[in-house]
Order: sequence, then structure tokens, then C-alpha cells
Amino acid sequence: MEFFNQTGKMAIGSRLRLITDKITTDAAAIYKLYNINLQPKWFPVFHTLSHGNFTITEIAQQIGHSHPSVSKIVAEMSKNGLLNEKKDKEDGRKNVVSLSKKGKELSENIKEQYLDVTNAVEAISKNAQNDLWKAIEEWEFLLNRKSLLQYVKEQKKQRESKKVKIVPYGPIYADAFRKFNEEWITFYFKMEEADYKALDHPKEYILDKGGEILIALYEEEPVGVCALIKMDDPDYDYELAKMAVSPKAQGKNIGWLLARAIIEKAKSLGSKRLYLESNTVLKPAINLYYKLGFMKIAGRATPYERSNIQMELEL
Amino acid sequence: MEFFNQTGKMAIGSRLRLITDKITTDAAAIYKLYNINLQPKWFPVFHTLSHGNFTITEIAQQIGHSHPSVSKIVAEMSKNGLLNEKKDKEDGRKNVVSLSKKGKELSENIKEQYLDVTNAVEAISKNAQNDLWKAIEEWEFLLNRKSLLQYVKEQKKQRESKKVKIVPYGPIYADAFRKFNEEWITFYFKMEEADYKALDHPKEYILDKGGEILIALYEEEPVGVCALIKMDDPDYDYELAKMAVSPKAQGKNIGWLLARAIIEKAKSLGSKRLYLESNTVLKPAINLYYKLGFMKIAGRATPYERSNIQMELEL
DNA sequence: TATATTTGCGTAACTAGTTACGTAAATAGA
DNA sequence: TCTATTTACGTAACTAGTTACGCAAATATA
Repeated sequence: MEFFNQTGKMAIGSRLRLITDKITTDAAAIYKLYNINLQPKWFPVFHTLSHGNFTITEIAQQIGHSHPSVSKIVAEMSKNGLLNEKKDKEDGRKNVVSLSKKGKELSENIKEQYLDVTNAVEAISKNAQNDLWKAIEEWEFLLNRKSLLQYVKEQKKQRESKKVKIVPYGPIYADAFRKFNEEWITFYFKMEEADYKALDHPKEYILDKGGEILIALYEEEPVGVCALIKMDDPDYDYELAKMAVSPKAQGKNIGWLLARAIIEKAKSLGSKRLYLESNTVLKPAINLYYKLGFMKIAGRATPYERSNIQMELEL
Repeated sequence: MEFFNQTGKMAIGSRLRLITDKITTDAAAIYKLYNINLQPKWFPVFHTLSHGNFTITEIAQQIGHSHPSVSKIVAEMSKNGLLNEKKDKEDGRKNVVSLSKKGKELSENIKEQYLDVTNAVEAISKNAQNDLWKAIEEWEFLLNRKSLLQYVKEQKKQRESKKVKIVPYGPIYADAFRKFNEEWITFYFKMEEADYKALDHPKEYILDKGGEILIALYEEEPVGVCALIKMDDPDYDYELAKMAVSPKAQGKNIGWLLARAIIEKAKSLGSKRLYLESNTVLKPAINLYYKLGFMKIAGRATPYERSNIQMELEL
């Protein structure tokens, strides 16, 4: 299949589907060869029941199907006289399924087929360098711990992080600094006196007092901002504040990159402990702060109405 | 999944289906993550068309689907404005499909997704000892050369051959020798004078004249017979004749085992060349003779009406 | 040149699974 | 003890493919 050579591993799903189809088509012919009156799709249910009696849901769990799938298969097999169904005496919802006499006979007759198929698969494996069976087992295990989607998300974040540059504040970013902050403040709350001061005059109210502002650029465009404000307090020297990321650039890990950069900055300025205040409706932000190592602390005086949570980070 | 540990490799088809489902479910979420308005099942068609314009059948061949599948996918994608369809000017049957402007834009936007997915699959592979991708590739190749069904058939033959014993004639097999031969002779033709002689009096007409009879036993029951008859001829010393296998034991390789045994017997008796006659309606028999190395020869005198093909084997 | 065969492709019906939903029984909570 | 929630499971509708079939265009054959 030329297609797969072109696409590479991206198309692993399509490729798996094709080989699965090929094998199940042959499976039907194999049952015929042994005069076993069993559809391939019945096999998992049949095999499970040859080890005991189970309810629909139990079978579904064991074979990894949905319960309606098992329900349908059981109905078909019952119609063919292979199974008996019986309501559970103690729990009237449960449908206890067992092999009928005919089913038990079949499970005897099928043993030779089991043997030959197992040996055939072994024979194929012997001709192959790579063990398909073990590879599937490993993939099942790995995908159970972390889904393909999560792996892809990680790759995406990593790649996009590389496109993000963190640069110091300059007058050309004055608009961005004000706009991104005003956006979220007015969306969730309303602008307060202290906001206007800091956003309209960052030089006077932040930088000149010994603070810092960092800007995140994505493909040379500003997409996020964050400030370190000098505090006049016995417990804290700097406050992390005015963190904002453009809605268009969400999900690109920019908040995290900004915060890490500003924390490094604080360290280089000799800070021992950072302070911040926020509001619990800003869930992604609060999560980010926890991820960065900030811990919740008891309330203290604050000029902001919207503050309902305060946190600190030991450096 | 406990199930697969119990069944072992026999259930490789079911197991492949499960992991395929898991991966394709995630694929849909991945497209969403990148804001790519593409269904996973469209991907093979989409990817093919980003390398040129093709007809329905050409696409089907390239991606390994049936043409109706491609036909449906193309219809859906056209409805979404991703494709243009155009009748071929030279051949009015052909429907030449190409990416629309919107489709081409998409194929640009999807590139980052390609990259991340490929890297994600690589990342998973790195955590695994066994290379799933290579294993599938090998299985595809191996199953293309010889299907799973054929592998199973070989295993079946091998296993059943072991149950077959070839033993020399004795009076207790007189019934079997007569019955199995009469069965096929009367089914296809009618019994002739020479048949009665040999089948009713094997000792006088075959053994005492220096011939041999071998019996195939399956689970201690006679299921096949075959005779080596001394000839009075300058060209040949022995004729292979009266080969018969019970219909119940067909497909167990018994004809071949009997013939091989009788050929060995002939060699040990010092024979240089075997002769046989048969009829071309008996196709499986004729095939078997060819497989054993017999070659067709020009006609010679024969006492049997039903003979229309004559063969010989150099030993 | 008329006719038979092959090819391309669309439609219909089927397959083996899924999710969504409804009902009844069992269990938990007030 | 009455009510709300959870659980078991059957039915319906959907999905992503398949095979079967039929029509029209192209090609081969007589």
C-alpha cells in the first residue's frame, strides 16, 4: 500500500483497520473449514461462557465490548440454540447466560481449531522480526495510561512553546499590556482604581518602583503579558500580577511560560517569596498557580474588590 | 483485558479491532483540537488528493478501500466544499476529483497536526520494546503472500497427518478395500469385470502376483486404501491402482500420504517406473498425481472403459 | 459495423460495532 | 418509609466500512 509509505505513522489507525478486516474475513472461512457453526463475532462471548456462566454486563466487561453489543450477540446465539438465558433469582435485572448442551458440544469440537489457529499465528510470528502480539499488548498498556490524544497534546504544547518568545517590556507593548488585561477584567469583573493606575502608567507605577513587566510574543506578535510589582511589605518583596493571555492564543502554554520567566526574574532580583491575589472563578489561572507551586494563604488587606484568594510561593 | 490472556493469540483479530477503535476515537478528538474540520475517515482520501487529482477508482486502489466507500466519502467531502468533481473529457465514465480552494487551505493548516501526531506516535513507540508499525508492515507482507486461512489449513493438515497410520493389507481390511473403491466407481462410473476380480479377491489377483495393498487408518479406523499391481509389461513393472479415500475423511491429506507410502514401497521392490490410469472427471485425483510427479503419457491398451488418461512416474 | 465484454461508479442493502435512551429493579438517602 | 439515584439491559438509531447490483461508456470481437 503506497499510501502508508507516504503518510507514515500518522495513518496507523487506517492501517490497523485494514489488517483487522483482512484477518476477520479469513476467520469466517476458518470456522467453515472446521464445520464450526459459529460467527467470528460470537467468539469472544462463546469463549467467555465456556469458562462459566455470566451476566450480560459481566461478559461485556471481560471482552471489552459495550453491553448492547453483547446483548445482540447473545440474542443471536440463543436463537441458534447455543445458549440458555435465565433471570437471576436474587436480582431480577440480571440475565444470566450459559452454554446450552449444543453449545458445550461445540466447545469440545472447536478445540482442534483453537490449536491450529494458535499454531498458524505462531508460524506467522516466526517469519516476522517484530512481534505483533507483544507490540499490541504494549500499545494497549501505554494507551491505557495515557491516551493518544494526550500524547498529541503534549507534542503540540512542546512545539508551540518553541514559537513563544518572552521579552522585556517596552513602550511599543503599552497597548497590548493594557488591552489583554482590560479584556479579562471587564469580562469577569469591572476595572478598579488600581487597575487604571497600573495599566495606564506602567512605567511610573511598576517599572520605576523596581518592578518588571514581561511580554510573550507568538510569531513576533504580543499574545500575553505579566508583571512583577515591588511591594512595600515585611513579608513579601514582589507580587505577581497583571497576568493576561490573549484568548486567541489560549492553550499554547503561554501562561506557564510567562509565569516561569517572571519567577526566574524575581529570583535574579533576589526575591525570597512571591505573593499574588486572584479570584476562584478564574479556574485555569488558579490551576496554573498551583502547578507553579503557589500555596493558598490566609487573607490580608488588598486594594482589589475582586480578590477572594491569596497565594504565595517560596523561592 | 483478561480475555486475551486466556485465549492467547487465537483472538488476535478481536484484539486488533479493539485497539483500532480506541485509536480512531482519539483521532476525531485530535482533529477537533487543531480546529481541522475533517472526519478521520476522510483522511486517506484527503491525503491522496493533496498529491494530485485522481478518479474514484484510483483513490480506492491507493488507499485500499472499496470504490463505493470512496464514492461516499467524496460525496460527503464535496458537500463540505473540500473537493471539486469533474467528468473526464476523454472518458465520460470517470469522475476526476481534486481539492477545492478550501481543501487546499486545509491541507496547509493540517501540516502542524501531521507533525505532532507523527511525533506522538514516535513517542509511544519509544516507550515500547516492540515496534507496532514494523510488525504490522511485516504481517501485511506475510498475509499478502499467504493468507491466514492458508496457514491454518497447513497446520490442520500437519496435525491430521500425524493421526494417520499407513499399514499393510490384512484380511480384516477386505471390506474397507472393497467398499471405498466401489463407492467412487459406482458414483462416477459403473463397476467393470476387472474391478470385481481385484476387489473381491485381492489376495489372488494382487498380493499373490507380487503386488501390494496399503490401508490408511485414522484413529484406528480404515479411511483409505491403495494398491500396487504387478504388471506384465516391458515398460512398466507396477501400476498404482484402486486408490480410494472415504468421503468422511476427505481433506485430511490421506490420499497424499497413501500415495507417498505406496511409491516408497515400489522403490523398495526395485521398481523403476510406475504407471496409472484414471479419468479426467476425477479432478482432485489427477491433481494429486501431478503433485506426486506423474506425467501424462500417450494412450495404451487398457481393460477399463472409464480410463481416459494415463500417467507415469520415473522413480 | 453490430454485438459482447469490460470498466467506472453510483445506489441499495448488509455488517459489526457504537452511543443514546427508556424501563424496571435494586440500593441509598432523607 | 418514601423518594432519588444507580444499575442492568433491551431497543433504536447511527457509523464506517463492506458486497451486490445495475447503468452507461469504452473497448474488444465477430
